[in-house]
Amino acid sequence: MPGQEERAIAQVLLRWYERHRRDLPWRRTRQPYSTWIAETMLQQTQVQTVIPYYERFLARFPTVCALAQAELDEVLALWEGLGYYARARHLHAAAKLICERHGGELPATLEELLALPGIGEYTAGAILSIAFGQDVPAIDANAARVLCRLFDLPLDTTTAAAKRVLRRHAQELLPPGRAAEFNQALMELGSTLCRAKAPQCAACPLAPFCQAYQAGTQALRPLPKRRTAPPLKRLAAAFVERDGRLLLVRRRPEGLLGGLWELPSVELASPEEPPAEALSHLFGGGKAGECLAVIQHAYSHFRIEVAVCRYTLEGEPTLAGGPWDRLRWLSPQELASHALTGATRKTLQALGWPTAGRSL
DNA sequence: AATTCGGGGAG
DNA sequence: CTCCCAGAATT
Repeated sequence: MPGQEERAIAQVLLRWYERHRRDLPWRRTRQPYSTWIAETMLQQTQVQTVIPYYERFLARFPTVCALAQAELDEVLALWEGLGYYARARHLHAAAKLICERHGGELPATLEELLALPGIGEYTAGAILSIAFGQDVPAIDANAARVLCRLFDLPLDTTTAAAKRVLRRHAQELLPPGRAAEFNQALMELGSTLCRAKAPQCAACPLAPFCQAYQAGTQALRPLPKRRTAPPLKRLAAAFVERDGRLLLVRRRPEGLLGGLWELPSVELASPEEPPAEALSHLFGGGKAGECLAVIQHAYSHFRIEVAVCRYTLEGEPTLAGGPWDRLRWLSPQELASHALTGATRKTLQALGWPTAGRSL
């Protein structure tokens, strides 16, 4: 049951929707069949594209059983140009099932709808709320974006975890008995004002409630969808202590992390190469001790996993061709005044080396 | 969890 | 050119 704040948000949103809702063909009826067709056509497809297809389709197939009795070729012909042709095949197959098993009427439960080909979480929610008046959320990409901004949620809305969070928030906001209008209002707001780029917050009725707008983060919500997993680099780093000081090297000013200080490290030739062996190549001498920690760190385009090993050296080390231009032995106090890489800062913290620098 | 499936429109 | 759009099925 919504609290006071939630009720206020829903009320403002519904009032805005009454005044600004676009007059779309599928909004002139709430019959389950036409709702189903419209929602299916609208999957990943913009409103203006769908309108003529929707009208032709409903004129030719006015009922579930009319669709069920048609040849697939004719259904596909009416779909030509809309894309995602599996939608048409699924629609046709589901119509046959509905005509045979449900007497030509769409089922009114989530479980039965999800069992039909081409109907997933969103479409089932849309049919249940719009055609059957049930208090169920229907969250498409537009509604998800609105919710992310309203509650300032740093989520990638395509993940399963994000979908759970968003459904909980939507259910919380949903005014009982008015899910049809509420769900469409959320989507309408997302497609007109709360757009992905350049949201028009000045004109938005929810701006007074919008946590992202208050924080100025609306352009950062939702988070961009993650592409293929960034590659993982495995590194070995040397933890070389001498007289209470730690050996640090400075990365050359040009290039990645230029000018920052870090533990001497080297990329493993293969995941199987022992870190100690890689480090001996780095220094050309000395002796590796135990592994003190394994640190994970992520950059924008790759991740690293660093095996940090104790290491002992005779005399002064040399920088054998690494990407560095300086070398220093630093006390904990001196460390605090040097700019360290994130992975190095993380390593020192994990090992309990006292530094006054920022922790990550 | 990541890919695939189409095509159109905006910037 | 890239990103985005009333997602679902498959691997």
